[in-house]
Amino acid sequence: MNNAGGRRRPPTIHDVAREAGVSRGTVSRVLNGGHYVSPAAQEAVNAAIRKTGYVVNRHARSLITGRSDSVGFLLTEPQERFFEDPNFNVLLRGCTQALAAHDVPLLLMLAGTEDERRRITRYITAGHVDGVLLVSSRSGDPIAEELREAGVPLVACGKPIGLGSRVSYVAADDRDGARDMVRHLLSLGRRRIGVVTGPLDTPGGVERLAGYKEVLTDAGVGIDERLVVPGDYSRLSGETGAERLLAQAPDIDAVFVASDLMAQGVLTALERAGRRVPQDVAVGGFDDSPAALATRPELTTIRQPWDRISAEMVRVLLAQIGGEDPAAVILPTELVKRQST
Amino acid sequence: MNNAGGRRRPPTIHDVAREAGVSRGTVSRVLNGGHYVSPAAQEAVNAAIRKTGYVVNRHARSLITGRSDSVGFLLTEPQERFFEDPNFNVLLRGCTQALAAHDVPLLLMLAGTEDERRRITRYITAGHVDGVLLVSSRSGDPIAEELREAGVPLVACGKPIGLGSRVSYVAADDRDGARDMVRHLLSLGRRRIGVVTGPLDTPGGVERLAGYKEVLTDAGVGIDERLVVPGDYSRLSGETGAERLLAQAPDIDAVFVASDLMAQGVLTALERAGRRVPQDVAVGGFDDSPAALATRPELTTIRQPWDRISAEMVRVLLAQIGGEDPAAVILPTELVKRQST
DNA sequence: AAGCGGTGTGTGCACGTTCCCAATATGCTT
DNA sequence: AAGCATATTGGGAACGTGCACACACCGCTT
Repeated sequence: MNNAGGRRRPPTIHDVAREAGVSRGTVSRVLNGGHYVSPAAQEAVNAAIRKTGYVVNRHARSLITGRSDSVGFLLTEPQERFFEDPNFNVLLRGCTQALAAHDVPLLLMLAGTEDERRRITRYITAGHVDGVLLVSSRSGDPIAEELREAGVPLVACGKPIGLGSRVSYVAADDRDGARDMVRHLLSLGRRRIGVVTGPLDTPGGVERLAGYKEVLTDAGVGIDERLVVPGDYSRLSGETGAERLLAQAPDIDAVFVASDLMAQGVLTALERAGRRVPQDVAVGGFDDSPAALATRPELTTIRQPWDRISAEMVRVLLAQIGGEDPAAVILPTELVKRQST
Repeated sequence: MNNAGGRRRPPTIHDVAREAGVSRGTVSRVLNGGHYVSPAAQEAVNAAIRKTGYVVNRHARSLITGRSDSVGFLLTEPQERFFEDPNFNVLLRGCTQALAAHDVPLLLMLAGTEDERRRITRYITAGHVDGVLLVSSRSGDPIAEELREAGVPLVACGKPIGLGSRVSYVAADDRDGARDMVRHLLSLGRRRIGVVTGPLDTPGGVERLAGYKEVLTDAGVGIDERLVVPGDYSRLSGETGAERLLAQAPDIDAVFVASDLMAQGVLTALERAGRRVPQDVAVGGFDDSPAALATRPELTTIRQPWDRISAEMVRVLLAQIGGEDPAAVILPTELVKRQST
């Protein structure tokens, strides 16, 4: 078996057929579901496959079927933010594993420069992948629109802004998660609840803010615009956001922060200002990233079901490749209570 | 051009040939280097390619050439650690981009379960990728050995333990980085320098410890085994490691920690014990991960050139696929001085 | 004038697979 | 007994490309 250095020619379907004493067609039928094959032939073919160590040549198969049996995982800008985001890693890992279970390889595609965008678009529209898992924060991402128009099966992570309705997506219920958190803060007796929002050109940022406003309005507390401060999910923007909040409304007794990373920054700023957490100011995050456990006090936050999100993305994409219609899936979040509230 | 919903049959090399008024062979020659093609024909073909929007069918090409023009990025266990490690993300991103510049897609392969290992090994040895970028911490990884025996071009990240010499690798100069850090601590007047090691079944862990011992021995300070405590690169192991260190040698005035993540834990433990950093105890990390900037005080650390590592891994792998011999590349590290020393 | 090396071009074949169709065998109905 | 639907099998064709080969042309030497 050992063949140090050189690679030998792998066995083909022809070798298997000869070994099993049947024709290529029969072997092919066994490989693809086993319909219209007698049990005896089936058994002989399987034995021959085991004996020869045959593995199907995907290139030859793709050439005739027109499918590639592979899927692209497309990350548009900004890559830095995503790669530093632990949730992104969970998502990438989950998608890879879910696809592996279906024997579908995942191609990682990073569209940073304009040159890369063009190359990737060409690659995809040329049919070298059957579908695309899309992670993008930009509203109305041009590459997504292009793929959609080309008829490439597409599943986005999070609700895409400004893309036609014919694109699938899987998202956590951001609005409901925000509602849960703000309700939780209200239940602790807090009434001056600030918010550091996410980027408002992303659906997540918009929805989380909407949930915040909804609950406060419904509870009769009302919205004080001095309590609303913009952020961009980065740690630093949390820090400056909290500083602004303290300046505009020194009497805050709670902050709902739209991401754990920003919440880290908020905690830093509060500590510097001499506010105790949670006694003086309660802090609620969003994401349940590992960062939430690294802070002191540990962060109360909203857990997004990233493992389920990745699994659903793969499921929806494979279904769409199989000819089904685009679908939208919204998954529930969960309040994780720790020490910061 | 718009073809809402359905995907049309892409143009083939035949279409281009007809459009340009030449034969398939001429188009193929233009595509692969353009040797033995007249300038006139070259121009006509390029125009036809632009007009038709032709993209080569990689499946058909692979079928005849035997190459796949794609590369696997293989991560063996433990996946959790790697995916949480920011350096891994930089590595993955760097490799993807470097490969993209060569128009080579990257397939992400995660070998977690035994089932996945088998599937991936089959996939690779069947020739569905031309080579593999390997990230593995395990000594004598069975999957790596199997690939090496099958003659698959292989480039490891970090020096692999117990693999034959016929495997390429790219690594930072761990030993020299450790030497730099310990010399730096000595230059600050510290003499009771503890160390929290990395896992000693990894070359990085071994080398960093070796650098530590080397400098202390050469400086005439000598090795006190109570100052050497094992860790596994995780934040928690840094915390417990520092506690053990404080118990075994309460008079330490510095700690060299073999990873930034562990250094985070060390800082936590020191703070709890009431030791000031850097006044009472100087702390040096390793990696220069984003974590190094998140600590208070910010961490002095050793920067590994991850961007160059990924670029070199890709370069060496492509060279090896092109027929060159395996190579080992060692890249220099850099001391980054911040507040913790 | 014939031969020669280099350049440029077209054509048949092969790569390994799936799909389609024909051919045969089997069982059941009329 | 003939007819028909169903199960099972084999073989030709096609997918789109690169490669080897044959051929034509040119300018130069012998």
